Amino acid sequence: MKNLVIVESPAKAKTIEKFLGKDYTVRSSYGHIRDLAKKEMSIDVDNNYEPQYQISDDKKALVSELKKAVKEADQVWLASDEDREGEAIAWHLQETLKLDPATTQRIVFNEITKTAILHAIENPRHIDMNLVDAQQARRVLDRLVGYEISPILWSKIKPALSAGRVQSVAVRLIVEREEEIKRFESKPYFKVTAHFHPIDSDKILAAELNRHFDTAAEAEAFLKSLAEGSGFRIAKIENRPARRSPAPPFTTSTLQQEASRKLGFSVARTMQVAQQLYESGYITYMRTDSVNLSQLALGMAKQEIAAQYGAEYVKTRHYQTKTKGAQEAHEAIRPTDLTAQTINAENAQRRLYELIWKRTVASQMADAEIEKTEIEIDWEPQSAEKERMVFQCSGEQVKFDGFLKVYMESSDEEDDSQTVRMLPHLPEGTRLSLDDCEAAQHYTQHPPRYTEASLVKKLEDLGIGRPSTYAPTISTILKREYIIKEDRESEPRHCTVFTLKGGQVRQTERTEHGMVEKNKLFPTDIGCVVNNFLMDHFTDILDYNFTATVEKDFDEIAAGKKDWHKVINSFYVPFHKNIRQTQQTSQRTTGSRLLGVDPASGKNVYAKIGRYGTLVQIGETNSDEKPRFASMKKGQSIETITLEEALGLFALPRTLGMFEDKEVTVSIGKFGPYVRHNGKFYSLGKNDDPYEVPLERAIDIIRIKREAEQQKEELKKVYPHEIGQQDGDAVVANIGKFGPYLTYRGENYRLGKDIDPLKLDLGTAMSIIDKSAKKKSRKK
DNA sequence: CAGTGAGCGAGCTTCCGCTTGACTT
Repeated sequence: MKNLVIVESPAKAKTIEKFLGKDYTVRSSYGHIRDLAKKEMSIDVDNNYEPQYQISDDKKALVSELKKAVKEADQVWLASDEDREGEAIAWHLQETLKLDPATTQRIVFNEITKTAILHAIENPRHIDMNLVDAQQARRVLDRLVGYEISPILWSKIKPALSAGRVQSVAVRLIVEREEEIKRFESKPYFKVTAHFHPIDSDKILAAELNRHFDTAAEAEAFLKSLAEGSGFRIAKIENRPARRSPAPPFTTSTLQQEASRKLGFSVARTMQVAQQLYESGYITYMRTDSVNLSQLALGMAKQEIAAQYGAEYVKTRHYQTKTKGAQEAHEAIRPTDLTAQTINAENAQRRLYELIWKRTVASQMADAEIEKTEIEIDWEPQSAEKERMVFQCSGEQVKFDGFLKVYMESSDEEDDSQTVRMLPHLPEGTRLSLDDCEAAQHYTQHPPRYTEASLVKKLEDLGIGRPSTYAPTISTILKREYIIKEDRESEPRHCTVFTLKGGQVRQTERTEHGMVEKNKLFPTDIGCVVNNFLMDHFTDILDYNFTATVEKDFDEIAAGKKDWHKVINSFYVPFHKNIRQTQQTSQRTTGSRLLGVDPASGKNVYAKIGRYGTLVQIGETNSDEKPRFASMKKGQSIETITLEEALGLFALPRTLGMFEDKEVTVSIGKFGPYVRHNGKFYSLGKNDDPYEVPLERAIDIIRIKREAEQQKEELKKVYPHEIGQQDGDAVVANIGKFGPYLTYRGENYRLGKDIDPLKLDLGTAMSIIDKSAKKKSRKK
């Protein structure tokens, strides 16, 4: 062995090893190998912000392996990604593995092809310390912000909370959207639609009036005037050619958005499935901010499109990224082999793959050519309005489908009632008759709440976060309970509808179903209180432009124009002063709200945040008499809980009655709601409400648990069950947490659910053991 | 293993960005 190449990802290592041949060994660093110690700040603030790095726990074994590999190599090549983090990874490797900077080669390639890699080997360089320093500044800043603000939240609001440059802005977006929705005043309006047909044919034109009415009176008056209208005709036809272009190839963020819209995947699921596709070699790297395709991919796409759809469908396109702060260390996400339109894999993988295939191929296809048609219909007599009223219908005809043959990007807009349709060919001046007309009441809609994917898009637009952190950021703010993801349905609304048919105007009433919002992000009480606190005291860090501003500094450090210590110092001095001041002067914040007076005791009732979550309280905190407390239920919030609901929470523990001459009580404990009987505890089911559950159900729960325990006792009598001896060792069947299994020579083998281990003979048992033993060794 | 919330004070919690482990019975 002569050469050791170190890359970041093991899947990449495998591919590259094939290109480089026998003289090269390729190993992976699995990302960063060193970081600031987790436990403490690990930045020497008084000593020029010197970072104290240590090898991450899960990398210790790897580092010793790499050290061994270095010893055996004549030449080491550091081939981590070509961006800030990649450069830092290379530097940490150089430091940790004690490589000589003078002889160690740094190489980069942003596509994994033989030519690109050989080209990289021929053009090595040394580590760019400016770029490394930019990363150190980024790392140190994030640590300072996160580790100095979080403890303030622990003392002023609640333990174990967190704040950070990225997560706190994500929470702010969701809180502010909710406030916007709360402020939004939904207004009713009347939309007028009608059906016409030409006098001498049975073609139908569906049209909409070019204005809305604010009141029922106006709508009704309009329909009455229309009943007397005559001379309906096509006043104007406008045909306009239009083109539509395909969307660029997928980045992490756009893949997450489309998989959410088209496949209903959460952001985390998309990344998990994409990782599987990547490891199986089906797609290129899935954490990328680049829309660039390699020459190889462009060639493949051209060939594939020409072969499948014809040469007129080919259009080679080079896309430019518009994303703020993009580092473009990788290609866009694309299939490694574009001739494979689908793959033989499990459902989720296949569907995500097909989506990636379509998007990639479409991105290299011709524009769609469309003819748009607008028709205006007028009539006599028109009232003396300032604005001329007309009915409009619009249609589209695809002249050349181009990329639409393969793929169309979805949008987040939920209201696409304006479905585009083809219009019949009719000349201008065609006389029409009015079949019917409807003026229906609608309500203006509040702005939509964020989904995981639309939040990612917003963060990306602001230049906040990176492809590798979008999914983890969402799970962090969910875990902290700053936000929740759920479905909510808005209240159904009452709508008045006027219809005109056969010269008669009729009024009917309809109920418009509530809009269902699926998998939307809502702020919690904690999220709102923390956000308000941070907005009050750390305005600059919560600023939507904070990241963009510091990124400019990092760029200047990378360009060698600024010293990273100075950049951090000018941030830290005022920041830390603010930290000290906030710690000393700001009040403890509980988001407390007075709900009213408890009629039983005459004391005040409050809703607020406590050390363990939201609670309601009867009585004053600072009085001689200790107040009474009760936790809120899931779904209740400080803002919306009523006095009655709050008082209802004090109903626990409830005594339900007697069973076997002992009291049965219900309450909520550390591990959730439970029934207590004769000194024993029985957990309530998922659908049982401790405030409502009747005695009969509680007794059922007790009986079910007793039966289960008895069954367990029975099993204990039979198991472990020796099936027989094989070559002098026992084959034993047992039942564990995950079902029945066999033990033989210290190894466990899972059994199928439908197998009764008691009826298993030794021969069948051994064949099961042999089969899964083979699988195990293959895995190793 | 079946609360807590006040107050005392011990010790705990926390960031963002790179990457994939796992043993599963």
